[in-house]
Amino acid sequence: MRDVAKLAGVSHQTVSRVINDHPNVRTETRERVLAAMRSLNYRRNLAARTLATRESRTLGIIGFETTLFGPESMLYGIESAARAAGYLVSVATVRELAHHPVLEAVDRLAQHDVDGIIAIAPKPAVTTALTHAPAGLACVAVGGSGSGVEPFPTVRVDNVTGARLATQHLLDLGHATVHHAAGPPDWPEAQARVDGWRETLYAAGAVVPAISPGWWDAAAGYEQGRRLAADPSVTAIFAANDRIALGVLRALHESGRRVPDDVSVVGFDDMPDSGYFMPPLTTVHQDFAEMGRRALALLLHHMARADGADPPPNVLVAPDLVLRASTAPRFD
Amino acid sequence: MRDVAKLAGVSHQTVSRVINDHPNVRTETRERVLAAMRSLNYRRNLAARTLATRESRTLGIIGFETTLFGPESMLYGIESAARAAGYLVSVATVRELAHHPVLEAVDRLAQHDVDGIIAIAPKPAVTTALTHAPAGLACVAVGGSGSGVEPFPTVRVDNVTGARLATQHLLDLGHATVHHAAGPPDWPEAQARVDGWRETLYAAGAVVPAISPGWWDAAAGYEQGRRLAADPSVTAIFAANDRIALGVLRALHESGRRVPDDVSVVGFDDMPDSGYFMPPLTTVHQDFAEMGRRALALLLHHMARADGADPPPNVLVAPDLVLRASTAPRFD
DNA sequence: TTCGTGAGTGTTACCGTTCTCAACGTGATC
DNA sequence: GATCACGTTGAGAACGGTAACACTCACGAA
Repeated sequence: MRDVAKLAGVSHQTVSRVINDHPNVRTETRERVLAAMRSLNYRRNLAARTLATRESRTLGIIGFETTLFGPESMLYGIESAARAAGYLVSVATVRELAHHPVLEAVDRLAQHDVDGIIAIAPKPAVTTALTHAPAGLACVAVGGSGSGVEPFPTVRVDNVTGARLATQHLLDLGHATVHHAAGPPDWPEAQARVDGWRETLYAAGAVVPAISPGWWDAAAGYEQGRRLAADPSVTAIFAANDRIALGVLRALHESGRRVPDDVSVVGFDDMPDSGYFMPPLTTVHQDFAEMGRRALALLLHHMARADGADPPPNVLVAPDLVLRASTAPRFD
Repeated sequence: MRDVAKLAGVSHQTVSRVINDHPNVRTETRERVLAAMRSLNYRRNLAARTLATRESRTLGIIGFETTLFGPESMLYGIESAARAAGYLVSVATVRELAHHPVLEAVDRLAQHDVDGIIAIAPKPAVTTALTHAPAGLACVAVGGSGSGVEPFPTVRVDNVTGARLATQHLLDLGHATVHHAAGPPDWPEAQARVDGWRETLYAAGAVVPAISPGWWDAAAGYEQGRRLAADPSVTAIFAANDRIALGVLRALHESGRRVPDDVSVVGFDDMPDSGYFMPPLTTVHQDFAEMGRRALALLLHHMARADGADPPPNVLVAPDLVLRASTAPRFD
């Protein structure tokens, strides 16, 4: 910077003003400085800037160290939006969604002076850990099923509505009731899907079948599917996500139950290839990239008014049903 | 830091020595400093450290802004290894695998003083762009099918061997020849799989069927599958990846060709749920997380000996065949 | 004429580290 | 007993920016 100043015949401060688009610089001077910067191929040193301003133009993301579809796709939504806003994105992953590992991740990001944090927070442990983040560090939680009283903004998909959509769709097709291949019971999102499903059945006066705990992958779905396939009265299944649905589909196939002729199946997520399952899966679509963008917008807004006393907004993203070929009417 | 020094009754320099594990500090002094640090809850300011040392303890990753399975999983391998080595990971994604966007990403990372870059480089444009990175910035490319003369280390899976494994497996089962549902022709990895496939057929004296250009997803696989299903002589198909295989599977099913009874199918990647396709997919497994770790190790090594005149290592990871239920013997 | 005002610019201090080098024991060596 | 090496410590100057403030000048109002 000193060299640029010398070459342009101005003080380093004027150079600083130019790079920061300060208004009070004569056009002619600005041009001279810009020319000097170009000819010296000058790039501002962000570390020095960070040191002086305590602002790094870097955002932190806390993710879960497992290849779950949702979180992955959100990363890209966040990153591209962050780039547009002039921020770089750093990621810290946690091996386990527990208090301590998350705190550690926050600490690591804080040491690197991130200006704000977006946490993929599917379990409450993450959210509570986040409340212990250093004061003044803006946080946004995305995912999970918040209590509504978080001290920071959240973005979530409306899982209850999504589950309701799926269940009602099956009911409308004439199924007496709908069985559920659930996710892990200690994940609020899985629980919210159970709730939406149960409520809908209850409202329709349908029997509410028992559920058993699962996980998010096809292996778990397969187990659930075997259990359900063993029961000849099962004609409709709502799976907690598409991967589970894949396992269910296979279990049904193995026991000779045709989909959708004998049993209808609905998933959740609308993963890229679920339209090519056998049969193509009817599912509840959620736009993860969009959620990432929303989270980022919220974070930037939160950072801008750090002392904002207004209650933190809780964005609820509406999912919608994608009709494909895994569901069919039932006439009994 | 000044406060810590004052509390411990030493100079700031001694505090610095303590945090950097400098040997020449009396044990008693060190203890006193550590105690002071603890009681003041001191954290070193990394921005200041970066400014002084030109070392940020941050690594950059250049990724492709699309949810392809491979790159995703690598990120986690890289991140957790980086964390263990005391580095934070920043990501810069590119919307398009072309020269200019990649250079822009490099620039963005360089501005933030990353100590090194790992680029997910499935296409040569990324690699060549990388050669224009600022001198002294260590780079590692992972993926693609390098020319072998890159000025920096690379990590790649041995696609040719993988394809050979798949093709030979089908040949060994008694199939007269093997058809290929190819990926995008301008991706070296897809091309290498074509090469391995073709070589194997050639070596076995089998007919080499024509291929048509595709993409990496199930939709493209479905198209390929329809084309292949129309030809009654097709009894074995090697798909360039698992998602393509999924589409192929469905196309075959739709045209009444049973898998594996009528047609055998092999995939590539071993995605998490491919064991639950219908039927469970025999595929070529590659360990993306491990590749990420290897890439990181290479990068750290490369950074340590920045002036290393020794030729950059090109790590080739061996894939292996996972046998499941989508292939069967053929007796003609 | 005098003064205030605001645009344009420069001066100096400061952000929190590490680096360089000098200084101060202390014990071993001659 | 002087010298020397070495372990231990401290003082001051970087590192490359930004913030705060002072200064100059031109212009319009009193």
